[in-house]
Amino acid sequence: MKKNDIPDIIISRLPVYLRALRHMQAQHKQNTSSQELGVRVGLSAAQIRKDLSQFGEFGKQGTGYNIAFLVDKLREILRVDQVWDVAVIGMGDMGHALARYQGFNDRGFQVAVVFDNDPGKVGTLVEQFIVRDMQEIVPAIRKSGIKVAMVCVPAASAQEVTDLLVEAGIKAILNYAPISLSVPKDVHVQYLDPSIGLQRMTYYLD
Amino acid sequence: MKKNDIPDIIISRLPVYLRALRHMQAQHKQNTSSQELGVRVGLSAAQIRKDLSQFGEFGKQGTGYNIAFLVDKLREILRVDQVWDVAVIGMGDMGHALARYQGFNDRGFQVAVVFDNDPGKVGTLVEQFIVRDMQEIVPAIRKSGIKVAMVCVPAASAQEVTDLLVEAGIKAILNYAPISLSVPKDVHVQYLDPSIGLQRMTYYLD
DNA sequence: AAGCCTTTTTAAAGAATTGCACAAACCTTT
DNA sequence: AAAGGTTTGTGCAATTCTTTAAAAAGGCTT
Repeated sequence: MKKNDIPDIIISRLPVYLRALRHMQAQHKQNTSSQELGVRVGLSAAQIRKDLSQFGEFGKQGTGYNIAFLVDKLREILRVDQVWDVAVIGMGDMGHALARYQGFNDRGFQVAVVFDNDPGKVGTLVEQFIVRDMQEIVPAIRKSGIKVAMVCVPAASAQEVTDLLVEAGIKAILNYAPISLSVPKDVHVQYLDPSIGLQRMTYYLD
Repeated sequence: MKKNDIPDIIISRLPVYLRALRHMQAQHKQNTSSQELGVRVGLSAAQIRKDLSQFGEFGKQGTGYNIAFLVDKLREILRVDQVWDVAVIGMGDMGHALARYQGFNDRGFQVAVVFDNDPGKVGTLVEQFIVRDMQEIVPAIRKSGIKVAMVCVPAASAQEVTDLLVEAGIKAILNYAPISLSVPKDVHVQYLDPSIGLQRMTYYLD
């Protein structure tokens, strides 16, 4: 039900609100307003109020929002009040960087297992993770119950790897490979191709 | 003029079309249709036709689109028919990965200069780049005329670095730091925080 | 060259999203 | 306890975005 009621575009903004609120929290702020939050994230106050009001009445007239309370609510809505195990596929520079990344701490994720198909890498240690053979992906992920993966393999093998991940029961993929992936409709993909990001800006440069 | 005529959301899809078309090109395909392209990128044929028709009549009825021609047009529209020099700020794992990344080749970008503030890194070689001192950012970038930068520093220093980049004349920032940046309105920012990407998907997982 | 199939282009309709503006509610001050 | 200053939540209007549908155009077959 809720999955259809709330527009995707609203869901996509909530993590940004959450990030800004945690930032305020780190500065020991207690309360904020849609106005202030809007300035921080670059959106209108009205939009933020409307977005939040989809999920309940979290604010108080005259006062605004209690940051700690709103953080809890957003974490709950986004289901990051738990820690999701994540598989990293591909131990090139990018996979390596993600395996070592500390930024998932406190944001609902932790790398649990990493894979590569290079015999020279399989069995070696990256951070605290033993690199596992890509051959084992399907049984290993299936057994672990992991639902979230990050794809950091070359474009040429990304679809192939994705097919294995889908077979293994993965439902959310963060894709660093520069290619559009084809997945069943119950599998979600977010794209982080840096060239796409850059190409979205050059149009506007004089 | 054109900057206001065409909605941002259309511009943001063009790089995805371009990527898919180049993929087809690599497979030696000559022609395609909005239908076929739609399947590849996961959008409706009508939307793709409408998006493309904003810029001219690129297709031929009954036949579809000539891939090489459309690629040229899109590269021209997006202004990636040239190579943009890019500055990378922060030589941690992510900055390192980007400095070595081969995926910018043929997509309109090349890393031209890299910076870090760690005295232990300044002067060392990362790939073919000598790491320059962050102290020199403003004069070095200003002198080079570089307009595009990638920010790979910790969240705590990202705004500070961004302010320097703006002062140096940077107009497009690809931000890997997990924080919303505040910039003048003639400066464009694209965000690539992996946690945000993941948090946009967990909502939908049962 | 007529007929049929395909596919683009585009205008109009429909859907989704955003912005506006105000009542209601809360706090603070006097 | 009243008045004044804030700020939320929300119905409605405005805008933006997407889909539909049909006309036009090209290619292929017979």
